Amino acid sequence: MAQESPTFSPLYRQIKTLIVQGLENGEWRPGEAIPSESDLAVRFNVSQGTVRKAIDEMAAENLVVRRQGKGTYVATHSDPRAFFRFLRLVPLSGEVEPSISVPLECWRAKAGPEAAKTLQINIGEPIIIVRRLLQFSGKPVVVDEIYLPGDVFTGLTLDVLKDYQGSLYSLFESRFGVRMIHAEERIRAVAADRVSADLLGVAEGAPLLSVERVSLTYGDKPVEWRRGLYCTAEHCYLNELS
Amino acid sequence: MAQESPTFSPLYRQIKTLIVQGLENGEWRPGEAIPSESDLAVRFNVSQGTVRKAIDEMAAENLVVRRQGKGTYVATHSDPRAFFRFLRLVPLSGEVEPSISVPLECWRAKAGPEAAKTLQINIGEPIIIVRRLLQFSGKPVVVDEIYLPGDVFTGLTLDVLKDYQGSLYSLFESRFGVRMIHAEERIRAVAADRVSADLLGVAEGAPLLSVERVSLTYGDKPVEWRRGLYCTAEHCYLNELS
DNA sequence: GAGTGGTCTAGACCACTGC
DNA sequence: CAGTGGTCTAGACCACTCG
Repeated sequence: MAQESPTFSPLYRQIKTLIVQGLENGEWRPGEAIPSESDLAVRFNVSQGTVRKAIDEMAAENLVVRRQGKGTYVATHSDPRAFFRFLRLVPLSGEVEPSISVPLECWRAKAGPEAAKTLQINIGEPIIIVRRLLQFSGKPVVVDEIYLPGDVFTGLTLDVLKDYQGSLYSLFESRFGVRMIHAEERIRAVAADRVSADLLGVAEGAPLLSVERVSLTYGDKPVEWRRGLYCTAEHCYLNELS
Repeated sequence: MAQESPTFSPLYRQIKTLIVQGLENGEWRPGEAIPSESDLAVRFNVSQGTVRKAIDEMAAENLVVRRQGKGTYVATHSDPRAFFRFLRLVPLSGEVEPSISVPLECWRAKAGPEAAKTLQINIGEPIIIVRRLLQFSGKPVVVDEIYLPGDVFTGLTLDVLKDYQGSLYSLFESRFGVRMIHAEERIRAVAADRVSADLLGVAEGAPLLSVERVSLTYGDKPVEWRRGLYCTAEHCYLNELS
């Protein structure tokens, strides 16, 4: 017999979708607590265990953070613990150190075929391009070129970038309401071009890590495309396989 | 008041430990099914829900694979689905293609300070070093140098490697009972040395990805240290961030 | 239809936090 | 102490696989 319920979705997943919608709609903002499991159970008219399973999945996806005895909180990029979730660069030896972002340029352009395809917008639609440097203990280690859809990031200027203290994603979250929740990186080794070599203080042609990232927000909608060149003379990209 | 139970471990985690021990001891072998949840519940004298939660964690850690309606199976590197779990190399364009391992050398040596530290053995203990090439559609893309603790892999020779069809980890699992369940990779960009350049068919000094991996088995015991040089002219290292 | 994993419930109790 | 997440149980029922 044919499959009876091709679109079967368990109750806890429907509940999860509802709670995620609450996050999307801003019903609960980053850093805030969502209602308790029993409150949500009453609200959605299901058992507490079902709400729990929904939140379990959300916690596994880093959408939300549980704190025993306190509550469940909406994940935020302002949380220092989230800093190294997307930047997997660690020193070859020594302690993990915080990075400083140095914005270089910020200009507007129209999306070319590649940017349009990656950001899932139409060719010719406005985009914003940011170039910035990442420094560890004063030394430049990464140069990033970041492509953003212009309609979402209206008002983003070099001055805004320079004024902000904290990570880029933290700015995107608090200023533009855009939360990166997932990303895919493609890593290659390339030879440093003249400009990047100068910025990173290495010889032209030196090997660099090219890290191309597409960041997604709710519903797997792409909202950032960036290409970083990482100098791995004193740092390395750390990845856990499991 | 001071914390009352610093070593508190929930029941389901104790059950999990017991089941994992069954895997370690070979009570259930890779590819086989473990007993049903209700059987295990009876055996350990807990409720089925508690067994379920234990297995949930094991499934999340890829120790075990659930198949609805059939049972729960011990994960195996022979399963094609596990092939790309540790090799995150995909073509820049086109379909994912299977890789072929070409063993080049296999010799015995004594562990130096670095190998000893990484493999957590004593300096001077026997190790085995393997060099091999990885080819995609006939072209060499990766050259690996692999360090293994000699006492675990006794009997490993170049002929054994050449005779075996399938992945290295599949061989380690079936021939030596060693299961890699976790790994950590450190990625850098380096310039190709003369030998590697020749093997990979690139110019000396061409940028290559250096991927250093430590693989761990049960109890986070390191059992493999390898360094791979990846040519990323037509492939890239793909990584999901979440 | 029997057996397995997957879902859902209701209720009890434990561990942690903060007032 | 009240409120929150975390654990554990027992039982019912659903979805899937296979003989």
